[in-house]
Amino acid sequence: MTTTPARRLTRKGEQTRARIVEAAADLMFVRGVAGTTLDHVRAEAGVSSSQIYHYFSDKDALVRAVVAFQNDAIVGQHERSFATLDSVPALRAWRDQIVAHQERMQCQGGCPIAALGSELGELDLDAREGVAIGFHRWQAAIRHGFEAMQSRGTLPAEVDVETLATATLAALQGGLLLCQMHRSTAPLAAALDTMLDHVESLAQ
Amino acid sequence: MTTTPARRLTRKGEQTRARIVEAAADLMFVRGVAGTTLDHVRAEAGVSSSQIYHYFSDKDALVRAVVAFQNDAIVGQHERSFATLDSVPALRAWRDQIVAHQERMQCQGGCPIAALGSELGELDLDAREGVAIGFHRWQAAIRHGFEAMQSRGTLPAEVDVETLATATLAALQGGLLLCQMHRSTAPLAAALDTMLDHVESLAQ
DNA sequence: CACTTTCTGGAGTTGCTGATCCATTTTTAT
DNA sequence: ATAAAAATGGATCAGCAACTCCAGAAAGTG
Repeated sequence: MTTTPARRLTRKGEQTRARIVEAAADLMFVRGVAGTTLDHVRAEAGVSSSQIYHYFSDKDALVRAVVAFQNDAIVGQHERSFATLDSVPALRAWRDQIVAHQERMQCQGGCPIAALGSELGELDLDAREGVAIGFHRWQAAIRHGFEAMQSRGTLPAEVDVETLATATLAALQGGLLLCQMHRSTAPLAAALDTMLDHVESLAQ
Repeated sequence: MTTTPARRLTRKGEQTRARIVEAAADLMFVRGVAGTTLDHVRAEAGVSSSQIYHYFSDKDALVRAVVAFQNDAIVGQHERSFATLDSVPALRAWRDQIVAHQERMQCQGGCPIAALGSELGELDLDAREGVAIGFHRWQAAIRHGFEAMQSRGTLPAEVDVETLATATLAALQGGLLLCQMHRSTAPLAAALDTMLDHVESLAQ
């Protein structure tokens, strides 16, 4: 993932740049990357066309910024959640929160990071690596939760928390995809419940 | 999912139509739907531009045909696999087959159906419904395998095979996504292994 | 206050892509 | 055989979207 060339930004410039990234993130979540034109972004962010090119060399650079933005937004949130997640009931509450959120969203859009990764996976190397970084952070956050359970003695020390965390993230992502396609939270709930049942069975 | 208007096709016409759909499916798997132009399809299928519009009213109609094609190709294959899958070792073999296939593909592309669904989910209602149909067939195929295990007494009758099959498909899809993003089969193996461990723990 | 750098507005331009049209050939049906 | 329907070739069009350019305003810097 190539970083944006260091560029001196004034406070106003930072705000404008942030406004562009947020607008692009929102639009790309709903309409996809290819379905979002820079003119849409221009209108949504309330900027002029040249401003976008002042802050980003091209559309790909903007997409990279959007990936980083969503990583911080989504994964950051889960990192905060898992900082205190160290018991099975807490995991069940985490599951409820996710299902409730999808319910509110009417099962639309799925996971913003997965959507970006899936659309750009084979087209934009930088974007794919950015998404991989996000997923890695996400998996680590979940793993920390399981490690906390091991520290408290809730989970046996011999459990492979690395594998378990990866499987949990996979269940979440697969569940979100089925949720989006079927416009129902049932498959998401099934995926997470089954995974947490498994964790609970290990926790005896 | 709206069906293609019944149209009288000669044998030659059917072949040409099939050639177009296959070429489009291949290209869209690699470059995505938006990244695949009808001119790419034209060249790959070795047809003239008017032929595409002779068989499909527009690009969306072609995409719908591609979704149906991938449903038959991918899900059809898994349906055949699960027709004889009625034990935990058989499930492990199924897992090995999937992991080996991704290894051969160098973890590129992920699941073709999921890729279509993810890109078109919020943009093309018909495409989303087509993908949902494919996932439903897929889940049913897996469920039939679990039901066969129940018939043989391998799996207790009180196990909710509906939920278990959905969770298994979710684990597969989530695993494939992580596999594609990380360019490694490890997360796919972790997701499937954990799910099959769970099935085995129920199978005692 | 000078002077540089950053930021902004908006009118182009260029290339591509989905879609159309029509003439011609091939196949089917009576 | 002959008319009708289907299939094909290829030129062309129209719109759109990424990107460019330049002039001028605002903001920092010494």
